[in-house]
Amino acid sequence: METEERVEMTASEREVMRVVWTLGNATSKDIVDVLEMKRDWKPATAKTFIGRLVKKGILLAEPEGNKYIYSAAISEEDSVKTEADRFFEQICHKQAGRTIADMLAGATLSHQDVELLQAVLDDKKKQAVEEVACNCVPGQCSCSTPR
Amino acid sequence: METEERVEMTASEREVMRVVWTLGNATSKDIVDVLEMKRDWKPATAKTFIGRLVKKGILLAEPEGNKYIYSAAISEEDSVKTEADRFFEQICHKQAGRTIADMLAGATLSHQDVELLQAVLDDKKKQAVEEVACNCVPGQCSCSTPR
DNA sequence: GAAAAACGATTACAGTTGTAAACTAAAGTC
DNA sequence: GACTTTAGTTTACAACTGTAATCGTTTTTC
Repeated sequence: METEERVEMTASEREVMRVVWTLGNATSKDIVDVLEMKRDWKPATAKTFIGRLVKKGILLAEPEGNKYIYSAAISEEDSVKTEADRFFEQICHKQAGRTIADMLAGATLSHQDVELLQAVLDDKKKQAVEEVACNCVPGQCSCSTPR
Repeated sequence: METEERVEMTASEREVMRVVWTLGNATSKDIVDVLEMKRDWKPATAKTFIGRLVKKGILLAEPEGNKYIYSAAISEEDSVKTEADRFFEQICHKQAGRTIADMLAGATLSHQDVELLQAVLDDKKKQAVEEVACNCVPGQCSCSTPR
């Protein structure tokens, strides 16, 4: 397997990617228009982020006449998963369950979502452990500091 | 209610806070030691982050002799929740369920976690909607672009 | 075909972040 | 009490970010 290193993206860059993910193929105008609307960005601002994303290899630029047609080099799903991983790396594994429960409690879900979640949870039930192992260094988590 | 504006914290600053959250009260030495170990930071580096956190009001510094005893101005739970909110703001509400399911699938859970999650999910079942409303601007989400 | 519009590339520039050395003052050590 | 260690403060400095103006070319549009 290749060492696919994690693609880092800032929140602003993600705004650009969301347009591209949505449209599949986008021109700079598509991107500029959406973000001028949503974020009140000047065209030059959106262009800066487009340029940075292309340089990072996250956004692909296919020449089309004298313009470019932009498309995403990574899927939104993968990107969101990477972001979620980054999030969970910042907390103790022991807290993951409780944290996901909080997220769940705060989300609006459809019947379909609930079904999917129930299925995943049923599966987890089978694999549940007695106690989740703490992955923190001493001093960064109370697990290892028994009261 | 007061306009409690969201406290921003970088990943490095969070490393410092984790030590403080764990110990409750910490000296700079406690913090320096843990992070020299975990992140190989020079003492000066940890001190920089301590200083920035105090300036931001996230870390409280109580004078104790000629030193300070540091403590957290916000709880880890609240901080994690804020971080989770920030995360979900970056994706369409419609994707929240599926995303949480992915997180769930990737987590290691204890029987207790599973129980808690089941309880929350049961509650969600009662409130599940037919279809979650999309919260995106046109062009940033396929929901509004009916095939 | 001249003027205007559009697009990408270059440059700008302040604020944030990561990483740390240097400096200062107090505290502990022989 | 002189010397060393420790804690906090100041300064440094490059990379990354957000926000954009400007410049150089094409492409449209009268």
